[in-house]
Amino acid sequence: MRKLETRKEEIVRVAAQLFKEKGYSAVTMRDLAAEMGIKAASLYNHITSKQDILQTIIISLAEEFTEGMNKVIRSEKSSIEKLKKIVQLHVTIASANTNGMASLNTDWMHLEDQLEYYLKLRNDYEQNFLVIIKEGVKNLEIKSKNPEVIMFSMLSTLRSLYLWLPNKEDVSSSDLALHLSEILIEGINK
Amino acid sequence: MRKLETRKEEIVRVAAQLFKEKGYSAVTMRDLAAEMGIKAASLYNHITSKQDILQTIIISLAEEFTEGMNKVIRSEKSSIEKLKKIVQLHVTIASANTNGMASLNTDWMHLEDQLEYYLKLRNDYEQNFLVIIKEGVKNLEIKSKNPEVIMFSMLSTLRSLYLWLPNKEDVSSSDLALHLSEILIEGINK
DNA sequence: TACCTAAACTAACGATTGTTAGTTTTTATT
DNA sequence: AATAAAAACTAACAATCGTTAGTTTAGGTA
Repeated sequence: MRKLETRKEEIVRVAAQLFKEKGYSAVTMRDLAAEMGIKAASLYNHITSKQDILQTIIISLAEEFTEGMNKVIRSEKSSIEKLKKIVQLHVTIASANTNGMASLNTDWMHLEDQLEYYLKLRNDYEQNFLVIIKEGVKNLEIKSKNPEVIMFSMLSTLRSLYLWLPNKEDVSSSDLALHLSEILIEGINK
Repeated sequence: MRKLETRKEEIVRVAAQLFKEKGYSAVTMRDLAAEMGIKAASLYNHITSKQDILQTIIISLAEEFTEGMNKVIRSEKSSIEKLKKIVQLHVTIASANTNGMASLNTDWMHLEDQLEYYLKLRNDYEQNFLVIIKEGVKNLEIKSKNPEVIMFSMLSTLRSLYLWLPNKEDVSSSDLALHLSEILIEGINK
């Protein structure tokens, strides 16, 4: 009999939901405790600080993206295929954790000890993304537009998925990833 | 001799910058006062509350977008041309107010009295956007993908502009708008 | 039954929050 | 120089913040 979710994991999960609704700074430990049905002081039997919760949410997600990107980079595929894999990566992670994605995107600046580490992961991710696009331009797979504008556009859409997925529970993840890839890569005009 | 900027406008401008860096909830009136070189209590000679500042930032921007969208809707242009006008609208507003755009995008939920009004403006904006895309599909101008996915993708990119523009001061607004339109409408693959 | 531990509780702490009241200083106008 | 208005100041308020200390309760194990 494995325990499905530890008490700490439960706290982190509920906290991520509240952080999504109001942001890290606006959520108090008393808010979180009330949502858990306990008193604020009781939270500290499971977590060491409010900051600890934020770190747990953000760093695990950031590392998940880093790991996914590394697999894509190592794969022997065309640049366009790599971009499709990245779309799939974002859809998969965002689908499984819409609440945590909100913290990753909007509350990262409230990280304390781990801020520098997070920024390095994010920067490396963007650099890898950019390299894939530049390779695609060199290979004549991708139009020779400004690669940074292309990355910005794609990444903006992918990073916003968490806002939109909760409204689209009827669409399957793989369908959405395919559809999104088409729009991002082939455009919308006939 | 016209006064270029009232003291209240100056406070709102500085507040928008701080809100962008740390978010509305994490910025204290003492932070803001220090940045202005005065004491917190002195702020209240010019503004009525912290909430007042947030409202001033967000509502004026939301109304600017609404006004721009209404002009686009009333214009007699093809659907693709209307979409290009919307791209231009976002680039123009975001360029002129990158800090305020952060509040509009991430701190709107901290609006109190004006929350409902903001949500109506935003919802109307998205509905108008959607209508333009659906008309384009009917006119055979736009590929018959899911219009909501198209809107989500375009709007995500446009709403993220404020994060990216400060790094690209060398690119002219009109060039960027053209470039972005091409990528969003024609895609990236050869 | 006796015991241990996990997890809750009450009470409180020092710090910080947005804001108000009342006062003084600065600035501009006559 | 006198005056009025604008804008700063000091001091403090009640409320709320994250967190700690010490205690009680509930559940499982010896």
